[in-house]
Amino acid sequence: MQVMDALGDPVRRRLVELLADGERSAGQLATAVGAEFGISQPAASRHLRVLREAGVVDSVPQGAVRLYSVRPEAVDEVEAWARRVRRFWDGHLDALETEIARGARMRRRHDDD
Amino acid sequence: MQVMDALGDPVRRRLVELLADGERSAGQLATAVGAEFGISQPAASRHLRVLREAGVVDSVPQGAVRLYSVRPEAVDEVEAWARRVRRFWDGHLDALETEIARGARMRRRHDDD
DNA sequence: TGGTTATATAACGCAACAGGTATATACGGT
DNA sequence: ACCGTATATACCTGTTGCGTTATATAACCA
Repeated sequence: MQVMDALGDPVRRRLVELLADGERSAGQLATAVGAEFGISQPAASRHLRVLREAGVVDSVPQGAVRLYSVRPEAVDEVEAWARRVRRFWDGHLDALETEIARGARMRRRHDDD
Repeated sequence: MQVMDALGDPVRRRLVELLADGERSAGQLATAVGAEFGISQPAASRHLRVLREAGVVDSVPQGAVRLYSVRPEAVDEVEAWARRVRRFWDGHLDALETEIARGARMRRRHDDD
């Protein structure tokens, strides 16, 4: 999953979080993460490129500015992955499970869900 | 979020996926990802260490074997992050939003959820 | 206790990555 | 056309990270 690969970086995650509030220009984003992480405009620009190439964000030239936005499908992918891993706890524990596994899980589980 | 940092790697994500089916020994995991990614036992072991230190997995010595399992909280964190980014589309688009932003979003959105 | 299996660590090389400065490119205004 | 702003790219460098082989540590078994 290209998406999660790209999101394995604090700066890039922050960029996506900023975009969660709506579209922002590359400049606004660069300023924001620049301030928070102390990185330069080119550095921010390259993070945006990574996100773009991973399909996490979209960008549209708007005059002299370039507007970035999050691609909903990307967020869905992340959520779907988490859910896929999570399915385990949501009941349906068929075959494969060993007694030991079950026992340990019982020992561990008394919260969540 | 330490968790997503650790998950920014295909091998580690695969390990977590394998653990989604229940607990597995370090050996089983090493064999599996070893076969799939062509990496050695020590390599797998180090990936497990990263996951452990990031709080993504737990490990318990079970005799000569060490059993690994996914920590539900870690998966929750991922899901929560995705949801947090996602909140944007689920209605509530107050201020900040420009007409342009709204337009672009409309253009883009016709699927999801 | 000696051997075997399971897992982790050590030491090291190499490739990928992120960051910086300098610069190119594109657009808008005047 | 020219200048200033916005954004991206080039190029170089330092660091990080992953992989490998060799080895240590620990448990189980005969």
